[in-house]
Amino acid sequence: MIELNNPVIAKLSKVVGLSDGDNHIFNELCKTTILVNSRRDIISDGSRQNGVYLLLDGWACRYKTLKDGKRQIIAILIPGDFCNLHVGIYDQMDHAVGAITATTLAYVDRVQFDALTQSRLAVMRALRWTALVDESLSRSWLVSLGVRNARERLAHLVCELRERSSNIGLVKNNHFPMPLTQNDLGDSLGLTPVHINRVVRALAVEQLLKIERGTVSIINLIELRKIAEFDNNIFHQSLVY
Amino acid sequence: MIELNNPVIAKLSKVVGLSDGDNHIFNELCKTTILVNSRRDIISDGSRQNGVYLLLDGWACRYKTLKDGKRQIIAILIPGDFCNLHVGIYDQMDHAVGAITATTLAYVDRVQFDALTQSRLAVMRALRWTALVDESLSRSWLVSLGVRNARERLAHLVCELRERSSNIGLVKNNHFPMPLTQNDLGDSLGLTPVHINRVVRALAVEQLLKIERGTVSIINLIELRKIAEFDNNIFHQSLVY
DNA sequence: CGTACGGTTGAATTGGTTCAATCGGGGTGG
DNA sequence: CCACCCCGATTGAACCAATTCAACCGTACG
Repeated sequence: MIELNNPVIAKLSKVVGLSDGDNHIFNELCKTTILVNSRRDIISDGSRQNGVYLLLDGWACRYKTLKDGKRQIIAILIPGDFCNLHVGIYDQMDHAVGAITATTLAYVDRVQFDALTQSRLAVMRALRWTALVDESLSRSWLVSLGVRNARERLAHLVCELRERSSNIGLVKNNHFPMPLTQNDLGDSLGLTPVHINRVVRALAVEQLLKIERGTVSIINLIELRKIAEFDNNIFHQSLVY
Repeated sequence: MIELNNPVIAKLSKVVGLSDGDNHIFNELCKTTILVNSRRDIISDGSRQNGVYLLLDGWACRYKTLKDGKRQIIAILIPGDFCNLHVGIYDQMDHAVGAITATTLAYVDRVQFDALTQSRLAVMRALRWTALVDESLSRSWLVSLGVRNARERLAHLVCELRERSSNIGLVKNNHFPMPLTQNDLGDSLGLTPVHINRVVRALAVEQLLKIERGTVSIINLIELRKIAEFDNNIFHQSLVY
């Protein structure tokens, strides 16, 4: 059971006002935890799910694989992200969720999940908000894959991951952990690992960022955001209510 | 005011059980209609919205434009699709919605929308379902842009549009209206209109499909689905409840 | 009857892939 | 403690799918 430093609370309270009572709900959700080894599926494609998984520690990704083995990563999941919030409307997965590093997850049965979350309006809204932000990120990935070149795509992804890591307190002095391999980056950005390598090197030479031993060092954020045409509005950190 | 052949009802009742009372709600939503000319924005990027738009007639698209003018279409909207279901959680658009043809839209103020839809559980679930299917489609677009070649992308898009058109009763003898220009197709699939042209021609020569004067004729659906690795599960037509 | 827009085609170019080889470091077994 | 191994990163060279540039066609429409 995790009570302190719950990453969901960190992430959500940044934008949505949460009372102690709301926080209590999120801590209740994290009572049962599960460990998954790195490079294993947390939820496999096509499976039917009866509960909600919430990532508490480690990195994961949503992905789909084609018959010929080509894999497209659809989203990167970091602590505080839900793996399958749609449970309850439909249950069959249209994609897989895989652990990138070893991960710790909270698991809550669907019925219990609904009972807990529906008891508080702020919690329901917070969940709806995260789901909508995920959609927004998905749209920005589409733009990257559709109209940005390799350099711009990588810059955009790094800006996104930096911002999200920052929201859960994982950015220190412009460094943050980023356990994706160049192969993972390729599968995320629709590029080959070979080309990812060349772009990473080029960005390092240009003194924009460095990636080494699983950590990213941002050297020139301003310029990176310019290259990526990065717009913070995709995170929707100003709300209506 | 539109009462008969409401496309939202056609689309939703295909999967979600809707009573007469539920249908009544959807018809209420369509009381106020708005016309938008072709190639005009229905909702512009960055704008703040206070009501929900529902496409009743014509085609539209979600899109984002980069500073250099490159446009990425994020989703195609056909009758029965909502333009901005997220209103109420956040209001500022992170993308635009543009009319492709002349369109008829229903407009409902946010407060009224919530009042109407929240009165019936089936309606709320149906709305949540469409939102989740939209997300699923967005994921399948991401896969297309990431790992499919031009031929596969086009085949996939055509299969998707055929299925969705079919759900609102617009497919007749393997023909359906499809008012996207080759430029629109390019902006949807992350390809140039020139290359779209070549691929369209090639698929016609191979007796797979024909596109002429705004209608698609599917000649060999089986083969098209094979090329695209098209999986009907992305529509989530089997539900939990 | 001109004009504008969408579709069509050819030729040259290019961003990214493919294939192949090498490097380097962390973990493991003897 | 060291040799080995494996995985991920790195680099070069040849290749190709899609782009770019440019011209031309057909037709709908004011």
